[in-house]
Amino acid sequence: MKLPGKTIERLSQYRRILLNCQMRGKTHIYSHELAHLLNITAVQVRRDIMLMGYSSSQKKGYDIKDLVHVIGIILDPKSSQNVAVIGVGNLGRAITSYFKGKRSKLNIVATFDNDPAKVNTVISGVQCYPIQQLSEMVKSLDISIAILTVTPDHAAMVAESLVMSGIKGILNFTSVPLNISPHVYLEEYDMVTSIEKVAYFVKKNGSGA
Amino acid sequence: MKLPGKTIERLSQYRRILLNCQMRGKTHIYSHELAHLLNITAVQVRRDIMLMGYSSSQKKGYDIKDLVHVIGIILDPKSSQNVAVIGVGNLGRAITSYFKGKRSKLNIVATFDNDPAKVNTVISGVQCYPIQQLSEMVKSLDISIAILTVTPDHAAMVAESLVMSGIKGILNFTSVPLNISPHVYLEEYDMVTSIEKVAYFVKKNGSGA
DNA sequence: AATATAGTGTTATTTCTTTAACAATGTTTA
DNA sequence: TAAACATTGTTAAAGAAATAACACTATATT
Repeated sequence: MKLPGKTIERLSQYRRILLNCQMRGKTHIYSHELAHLLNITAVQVRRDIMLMGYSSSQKKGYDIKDLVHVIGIILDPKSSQNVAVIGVGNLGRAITSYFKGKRSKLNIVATFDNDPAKVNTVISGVQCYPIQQLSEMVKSLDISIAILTVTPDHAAMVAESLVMSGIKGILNFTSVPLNISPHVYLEEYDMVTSIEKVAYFVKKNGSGA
Repeated sequence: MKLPGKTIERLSQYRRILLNCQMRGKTHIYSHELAHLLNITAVQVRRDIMLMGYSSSQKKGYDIKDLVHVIGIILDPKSSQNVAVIGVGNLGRAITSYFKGKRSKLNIVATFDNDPAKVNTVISGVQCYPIQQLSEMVKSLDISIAILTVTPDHAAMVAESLVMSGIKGILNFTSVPLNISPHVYLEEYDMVTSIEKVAYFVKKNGSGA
């Protein structure tokens, strides 16, 4: 089964919303309710659910427990996957502390930094290793995903080292576009770009200026 | 002129790359060079440049100085726009310190938090105000863009308060999808979703499992 | 029980984005 | 100078994503 990237993104968000509803005692949800919570259309919700191959069998909305389960089958790896955060600046810390414990099948098992003052510290229960041990630890801890939050000048080098070590996917938060083997899945996100995009569209509507 | 959102995102990235090249003494650049640096195709670069309405007049590549200038005309507001970061956690600090001074026309002029210990501290030269003064300061400092990095439980309330205060755009980093007036431009980004997406596509290629 | 209602599942259409194709043009080389 | 080449600008086609249209069905209503 091969789902579109955009659908995958939404599945992740559906699940968060659904877990939240579940915690508040809700057991069923209509497509339009879920849509409203995410600012999207009910059709899109139903279509995504269809693409997963799930059917509700009820006219009283989707069973939340079922949906969460099915999304899990799609999104979650069969066995746990280990994740590392490279670069323990503010962003690295934010991600580590925010993500830690959120997903049972995705574990942040290590952070890395080149600052001796940070090495061997523990953030949200995750230990920081010296960047020199990156390759070694990726292999020994069986880390398959890396989140890159180092400074721009180190980005390319660290990425290369990650690829060499056999990493499977990289989420790159540095401002440096990476040029790596197509066998490694790469997702890039740039905050400055997002801010500039907002500024652009604000300007367009712009009562201002 | 109305450019596609994806083109806007790339313009922001072109500019960063171009400034970088410029700093290293380069004066001209071919479409395929720029493309390579961003892992995209040369056609896309040329098409984006065409959409901006710019022509190179030369066969020795684009004049970098010109390109940077033209991108600035598209992306930058005519007069400076003021930006606020709401929520001074690790993420808020990361964004503030990272962005401060990067763009002359986009200034982070204030941060806000509800923790008294953080109020009145200064991060990268930006002062932190109590969240209670949000509305007041948005107006008095003429803040048009807000970057939301508060905890999930405060997100909706703060967003509403921002909209009330006349904010023009919000970049939402909380995990809570916002449901606000369509007159306010809203851009959302969720790190957990990105990580799950990487995990999904890693799994697909997966030699592992 | 027949009818109306409200929700789902699916196909078709439209819209947006990327990629391909190619004409036009300046540059280099023989 | 003429031929080959490389690069740009633009139009056309393909692909991906969102939206609309609508058939179907369980539930509620009279």
